[in-house]
Amino acid sequence: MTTEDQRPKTEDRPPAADIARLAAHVGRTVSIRGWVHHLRSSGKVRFLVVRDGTGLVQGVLVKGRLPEEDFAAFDRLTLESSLILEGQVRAEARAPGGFELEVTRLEPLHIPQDYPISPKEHGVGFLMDHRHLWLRSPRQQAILKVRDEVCRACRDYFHDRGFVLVDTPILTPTACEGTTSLFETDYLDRGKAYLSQSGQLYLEAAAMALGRVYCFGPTFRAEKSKTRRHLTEFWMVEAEAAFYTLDEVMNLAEGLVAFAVSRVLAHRRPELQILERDVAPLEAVVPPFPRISYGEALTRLNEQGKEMAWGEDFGGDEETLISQAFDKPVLVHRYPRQCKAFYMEADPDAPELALCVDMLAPEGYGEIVGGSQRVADLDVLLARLEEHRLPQEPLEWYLDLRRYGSVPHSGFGLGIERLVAWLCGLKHVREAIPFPRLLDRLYP
RNA sequence: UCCCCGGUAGCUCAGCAGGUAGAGCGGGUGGCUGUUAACCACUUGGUCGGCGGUUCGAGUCCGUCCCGGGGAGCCA
Repeated sequence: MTTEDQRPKTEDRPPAADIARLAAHVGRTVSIRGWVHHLRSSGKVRFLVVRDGTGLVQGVLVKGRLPEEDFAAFDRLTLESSLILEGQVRAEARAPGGFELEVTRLEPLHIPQDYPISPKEHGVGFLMDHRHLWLRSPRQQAILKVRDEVCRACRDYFHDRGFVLVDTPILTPTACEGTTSLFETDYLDRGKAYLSQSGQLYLEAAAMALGRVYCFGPTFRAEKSKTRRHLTEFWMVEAEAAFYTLDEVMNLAEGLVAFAVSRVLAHRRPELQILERDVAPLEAVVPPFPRISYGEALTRLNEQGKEMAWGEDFGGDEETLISQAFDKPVLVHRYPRQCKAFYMEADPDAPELALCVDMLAPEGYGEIVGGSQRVADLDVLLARLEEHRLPQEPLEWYLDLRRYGSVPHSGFGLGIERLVAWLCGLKHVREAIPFPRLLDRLYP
């Protein structure tokens, strides 16, 4: 049993309060636990802005209204000092946020020297080197909260529609397709393993068990892509549904994106404001989204003076041009099979086309969704493997799905960072993930 | 892999035609009883990315390498 005076300081404190919920504590004395975001002094009146992850609040120290020792401690504080404040909450029009804390006690926990990030300007390289600290800035916090909302919206959307979450492996025995470069690693004494570039093939297997399934996890691409739209490690939510056709999967993807946008608008307005994101374009994102075929898209491009031959895939510039004609994401469907993956079903009305779809985000954010109806017939799939010069043996399990009760089925993948970057109005996807992995960046 | 731009103080940058390095911010000291990126005064601060070359003399010109940024290609 501890007696009154032996109890640690933290136990005789007033109740801890989240800064975001100070409105409920006006007139009461609370503890605020956080980090120094800003310091100002005007002699006998001193101000400090404290961050606790839920918000910012200004504390006011007036000489004589708190212990002299605590008042003096202010002078030792530096940016990002951790501390516990006690004080009375009051509404104050002059304070950012509308509330402030009349500080009656100040206990520094740790006082750093030379915190590298100042409120002034920094270059991208410097900030990326200090990503672990950069996350503390209001902007980065806002992005992380929007990302959280997007991820939860995805899970809710699928859960509400009877989709079962199925986790697909990250270590895989082979390349799903021979064309892309994969991260390779030693797998104990069994040779090489590769980091997954997609959960799709495994998800197809799960769809044959559970009907409607989705996965949500990291994917890895070792391509030497150096653009604002590429990461070597990024997160993808992928869905797969037995008996779904291309049209049904387009509806599903459209619904998902619309739902994620609406959830962010409903719950993350303050964060969008911090990011200075114009919400008007987002409010326009309600179904139905425009749908055009690859052929129509090509015609539009040629009309705009962009010479492109039939059969070529669109690059970043083409995607931007196509999407600029619409104020919502646009679904471009039925690309030539020659520029798409081996597992995509051919259009029965035009066998040179694939039953596939890309969703291009507005404002030049590029492809956010890629999906297709999958080849259901074993012989067709075997022929495709041959065309694409892919080995059959490592994919026998995948072929089994066509040997035992094969059904038409479709699915798509959505890139989380591209969606978050678009919603937040970011120039580069690297800010849409807490610790980006890029072509030339693995630290921190 | 290719193209373009850059590397100068802890950070963001300036530095003219080659003549021996500056500002703002930050840090430090002092002042200020309502500040909002506070303000005022003083002060601290540098292997000019590395190596080599041209030159009486190189942050500046040339070569080369390294690093960063932007873009292209690539990217089911």
